[in-house]
Amino acid sequence: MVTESRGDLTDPNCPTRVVLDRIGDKWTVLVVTLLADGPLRFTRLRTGIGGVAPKVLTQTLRALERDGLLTRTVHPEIPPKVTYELTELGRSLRTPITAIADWSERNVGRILAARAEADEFSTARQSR
Amino acid sequence: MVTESRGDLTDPNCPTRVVLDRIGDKWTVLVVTLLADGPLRFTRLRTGIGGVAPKVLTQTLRALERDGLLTRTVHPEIPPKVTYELTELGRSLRTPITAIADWSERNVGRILAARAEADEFSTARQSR
DNA sequence: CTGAATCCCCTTGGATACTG
DNA sequence: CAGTATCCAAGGGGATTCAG
Repeated sequence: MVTESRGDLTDPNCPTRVVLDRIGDKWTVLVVTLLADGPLRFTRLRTGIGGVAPKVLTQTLRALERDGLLTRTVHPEIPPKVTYELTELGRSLRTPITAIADWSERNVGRILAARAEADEFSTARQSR
Repeated sequence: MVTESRGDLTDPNCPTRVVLDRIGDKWTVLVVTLLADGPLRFTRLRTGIGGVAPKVLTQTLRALERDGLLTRTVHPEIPPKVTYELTELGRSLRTPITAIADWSERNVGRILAARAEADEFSTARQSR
């Protein structure tokens, strides 16, 4: 039995920590988003993302499968065909992802502006 | 001028990518949550988190400051006193964080269950 | 008290080549 | 087509020590 430690972000078993560790990596959100409209094949995901090493994509997909967020289906054909599809749980994950995306699109400008200003300032300081 | 590339998660400049890179790290969400109720001092954050190396906490705080999510105020006193406080932007970040936390608390059980089952299965395979 | 300075490790991610 | 097998680089994070 796993303690879920509701409000305690200090605990590494904190639910939010677990989920952030999952969606915080480089490709997970992208994969979930691509699969939102229906199942896709490995190569389709690969080209849809652009610039992912096959090893890394496999890692990402296996991790998502392990956590019950998608299913991997092998179709016994020649040539091989494998499709990935979000589970109900995986589809529900789009809700918080959308929340992040919404906030991001509205506020990323401010973040980038602040960042640019801070960088400019430190650069200015260095040059005098 | 920075292109924001609204819907294109493929682009590394994608807003969602930028924000995930920020909140996806180990301590940012925790810091923002701790600061939700008002400004805190360095040591208070440190003990409030538990087990963060000072270097890492400093890194996290500086990164948040750089992105305009919090302010760092040095009070000219002996002994030194420095307080960290969320900006308006930083406070607004709590919205998507809450969305993640809500989803997590409701569904982390399923994730952990799926994970445990998958691990058990692979263990069983190895032992035969 | 608030960090800066060092040193170190491990994980994540990538490039490339190969296979059933 | 859908991966696996290797090798490798970068950096995020940590432990510890020291300083203003």
